[in-house]
Amino acid sequence: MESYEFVKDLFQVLGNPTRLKIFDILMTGVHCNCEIADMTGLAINLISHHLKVLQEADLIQSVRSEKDARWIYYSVNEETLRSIQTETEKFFDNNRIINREPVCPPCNKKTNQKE
Amino acid sequence: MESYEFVKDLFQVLGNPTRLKIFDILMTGVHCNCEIADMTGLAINLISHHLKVLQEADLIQSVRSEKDARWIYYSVNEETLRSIQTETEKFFDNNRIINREPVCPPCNKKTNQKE
DNA sequence: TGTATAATTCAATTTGTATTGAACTAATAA
DNA sequence: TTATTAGTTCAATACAAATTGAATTATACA
Repeated sequence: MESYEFVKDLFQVLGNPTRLKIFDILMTGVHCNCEIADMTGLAINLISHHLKVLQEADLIQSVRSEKDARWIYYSVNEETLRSIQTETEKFFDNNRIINREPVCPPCNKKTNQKE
Repeated sequence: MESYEFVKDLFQVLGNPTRLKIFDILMTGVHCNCEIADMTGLAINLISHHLKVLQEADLIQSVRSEKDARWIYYSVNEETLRSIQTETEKFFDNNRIINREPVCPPCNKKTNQKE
C-alpha cells in the first residue's frame, strides 16, 4: 500500500496545528502573508517559515501581486488537493480491513502446542 | 469550519510516522502487540506507548484474547474511520476555495489610495 | 507456590522542530 | 538616492514528544 508514503508526508506537514490553520485559511481562497498574520496573530517571519514548508510539500503556491510586487499571494495547489482526496480515501478505506486471527511468531508456537 | 478541529486532532496523532505505520498495519486487520513488534522491529514498550496514544484518540480499540488473556488484540475503530472519511472530505473539499482578492488591513489602505 | 511470558508504566534522556529575534533582500515611493 | 514597506532568511533558543531502559502488573503454567 503505497498510499502510506503519501499520507505520511501529508500528515507530517499538516500535523502541526499552526501550519494546518494557515492551510485552512488558504482553503477558503487566495491570501497574502499579512492577511494571515492579521487572522492568526502570528509573527510574520513564523508565517513565512510555515508557508515555505507548505510550498516545499507542493501543498500551496505563490505569486507576486500585479498591483504591488512587494505583496505575495498564496493559494492551495488544486492538483495536490485532488491527490489528497484520492490517497486519503485509499488509505482509510474500510475494505482494507480483513477478518483474521493474530499470529505472532512467539505466540504462535504456544497456540499450536495447545491443539 | 469545525472539521478543522477534527482534522487537527487526527493529523497530530497520525503525523508521527511510527504511529501511522502501526495504524497502517491495523488497517489490514486485527493484530497483537508482538506481531507489530515483529513487523516493525520496534521496542515492545514503544509500541505500547503509541498504541495508547492511538486508543486515547479513539482511533483503535483493544480486547484480551480468549485463547490466552495475556495477549491483547488491537483493531481500528470503524466508527471513527467513517468520521475520518467524511471530515477529511469536508476539509479538503475544493468547493471551499472561493475566488477573491487579498485584502489585508495594512495593504488595503495603500490599495485604496492608489485608486 | 514459584517461574515464565505478554504487556504496560514510569523516569530519564535524546531528538526534532517550533518559535523568537536580528539581519537581510526586494520593491515602492518620497 | 534615501526611506519605507513587505517579506524572507539565518542563528539561537525553547519546548514538546519520541525513544530508551528499568521496574511493575497481569495472566498462564509447571
